[in-house]
Amino acid sequence: MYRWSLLANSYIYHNNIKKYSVGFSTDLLLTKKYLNLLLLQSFADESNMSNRSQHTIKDIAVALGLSASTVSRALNDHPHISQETKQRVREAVEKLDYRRNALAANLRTSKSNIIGLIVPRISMFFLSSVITAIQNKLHEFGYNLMVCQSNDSQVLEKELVNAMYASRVDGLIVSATLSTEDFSHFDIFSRRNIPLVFFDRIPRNYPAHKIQGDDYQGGYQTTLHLLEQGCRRIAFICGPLTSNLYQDRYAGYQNALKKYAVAVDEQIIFFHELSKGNALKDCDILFAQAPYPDAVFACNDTSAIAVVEHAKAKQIKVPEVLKVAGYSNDPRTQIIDPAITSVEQFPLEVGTQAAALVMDLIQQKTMPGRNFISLTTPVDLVKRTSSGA
Amino acid sequence: MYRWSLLANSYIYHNNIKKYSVGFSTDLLLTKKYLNLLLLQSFADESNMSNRSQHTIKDIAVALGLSASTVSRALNDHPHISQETKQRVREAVEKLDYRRNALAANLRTSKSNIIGLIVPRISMFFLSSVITAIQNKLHEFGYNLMVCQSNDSQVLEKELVNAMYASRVDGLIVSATLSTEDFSHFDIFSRRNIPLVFFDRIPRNYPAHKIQGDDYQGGYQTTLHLLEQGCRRIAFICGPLTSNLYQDRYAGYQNALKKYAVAVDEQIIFFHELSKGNALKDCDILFAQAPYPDAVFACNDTSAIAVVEHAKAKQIKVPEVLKVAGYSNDPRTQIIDPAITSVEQFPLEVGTQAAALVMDLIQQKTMPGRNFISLTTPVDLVKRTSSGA
DNA sequence: ACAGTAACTGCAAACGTTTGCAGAAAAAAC
DNA sequence: GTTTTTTCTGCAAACGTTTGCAGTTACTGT
Repeated sequence: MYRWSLLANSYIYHNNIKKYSVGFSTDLLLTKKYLNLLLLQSFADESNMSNRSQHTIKDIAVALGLSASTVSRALNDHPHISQETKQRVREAVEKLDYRRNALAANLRTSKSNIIGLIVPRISMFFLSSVITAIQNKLHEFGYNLMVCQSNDSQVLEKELVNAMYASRVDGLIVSATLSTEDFSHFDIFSRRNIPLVFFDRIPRNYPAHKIQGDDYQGGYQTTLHLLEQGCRRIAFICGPLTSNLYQDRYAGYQNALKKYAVAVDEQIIFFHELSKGNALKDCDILFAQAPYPDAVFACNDTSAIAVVEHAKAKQIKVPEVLKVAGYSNDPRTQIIDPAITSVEQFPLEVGTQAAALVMDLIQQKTMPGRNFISLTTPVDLVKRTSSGA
Repeated sequence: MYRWSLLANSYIYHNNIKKYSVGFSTDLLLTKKYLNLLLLQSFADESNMSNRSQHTIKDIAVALGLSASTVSRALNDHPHISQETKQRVREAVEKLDYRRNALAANLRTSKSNIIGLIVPRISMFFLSSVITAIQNKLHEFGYNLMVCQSNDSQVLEKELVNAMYASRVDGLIVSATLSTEDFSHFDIFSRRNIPLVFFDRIPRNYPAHKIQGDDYQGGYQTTLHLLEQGCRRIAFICGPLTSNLYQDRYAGYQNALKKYAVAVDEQIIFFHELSKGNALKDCDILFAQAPYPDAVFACNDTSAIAVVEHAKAKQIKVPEVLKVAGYSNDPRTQIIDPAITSVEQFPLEVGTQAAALVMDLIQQKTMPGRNFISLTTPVDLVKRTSSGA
């Protein structure tokens, strides 16, 4: 094998000399073709048997008597390369099982064809649906997605942002930690003008592109619905007000009450991380003594489900005595009995929009100066049995 | 700024000459320090104001009067570098806001610190839990995860494998498409000796490391449980037998029946993609005419849920008249009424194991010749109301 | 004063692509 | 037959790291 390589090199060198000074005679060409065939064969043999060396563009060039640049261009379908050459390169690639080294290409072009995505948890229904949509959309553009979860930890989030930058992702999509208030670790992306898009949990005062559900409407419509159903004492289980999500939903809740001239009663409003355990504690408080609430509006479905289960355990009839509403339209809300009224957020649309926006930004379609896009996606209240619908 | 750069270069050049021939005088050192300070300042200014150029290791070297190699070593905490130098480098990095270019480093070292993961769907509960576990484990080792979903399409899967290889991931974890029977697109990883681990949906006859739940036991125990509950006509809703999952569960089902000397009745066994729609169709067939089944064992929870809903709609009492069991212990099974008996697969353990295995393989801890590891993780039947427990 | 060792640091060559520029051959225009 | 244009290909320099090797100082012991 090694002999063949050597021969190849010297032959090709000879070739070039000839080429530049005298030109090919027909039988020289024939000889060349024959030799290349042999070469290809032996190269391929090697590639099948050993796993040591991966072939590079240069190997193809040598085997074909071309230069690396020509092979590169052929692979990228550059117009200046003849069809015949392209065909020969394709065949050699096939035979040698050549695989492009994206690392090298990315270094040279300083773009990675990868979009980064950071979410608090991958296993929440809303988020995993968004991810699906993002990935499918990106795939249309030939981009790959690198997903990381911050586990709702600020320090991990920061770490991940840096890792993403180190990998020179071409764009970053983020749903922030609930507690993130300092967004300066994203500065590197803004400064370098790398597309940065927040969705769902977005920063209030940080300049960036943002896509958010219409949480105000979600909170408003749901509360209004409960009011229309006759409820006047609507408990509210809310996430921490550090997050835009809960600020907006809370504002919606308040304004709906105001419309019906119902006073906001802080006694039946809870702010904390939204978990099953916390929701059950809230229920204990709410149903410890009269006056009992006639409805509970929880800001996620896990909490709403907990409320329904508490009610079942305590023989409180839903929806007759207590009406319940959740948020996000998790599949579980349709399965539980009674089915729970919830707010659909259209995760697939959100994901598609986020991905499309990043692609736009990369292709500079969208770039009106330093303006940042702020998109609000609609939500839809899905009325079910739990609210008496 | 440019002036300063030039000055820096020439000064440092001068420096070196001096250094190698005569050595430093004290005030030369002082001058040097002063200059470097100025340099650092101006470099930093530039980095704050403009976003054009990202600083490289070389910039730090120049600013500090060092060579790129020293800076590189300092950053990697190489033992030959003095503490003082490391400290100076750290400060300069801070000041210039230098960010490592992983692309370049990866090219040089030909490892990416990225593990690839290909799954059919990210939004299935089992899979998203596995992903979470994998990512957390990998993070302990300083590795990142690149997640892609094949949407259960073979061609997409193949495409993704190639993309992963192009990015030179250091390892690949895969849950294959339901229909994948030809696994040759994974050859590239085997040949190049890059850790390749299958989990959940694994290839039967393809040599690779495999982690699978104990699907035989899952099928066997569940069927046995239903038999013990008195059922003798147990319908079986199964996925396509191209997949190891369903082969094994089916075998378990059959053997349990055999133990109770119950004949396998093909009339009440269904093989097809497991979706809500298909399960409902099966129900229509099953309950079209007597003899009716006294139990349905569905190979995933979506189908089991569909069965329960069908029964509710048709006023068939579960579990009194019809017992139901599912597979995967999806959160929905605990919420629906009646709660559905299902098989817990311990996704977090599976994910952790998969990640740990890949890390082991990378660090060559595990490599007894050409032996492949085949791990079977235990499952656990969770008995709930739907089966009369 | 000198050899020997230890502690640092620098040189330069990689890693595998892409790409501006220039050059050769072939075709076209004069 | 010469010039111009077109079509194709090669040269060589990047991209930003890492690393074997060699070289320089400083320190140690004699």
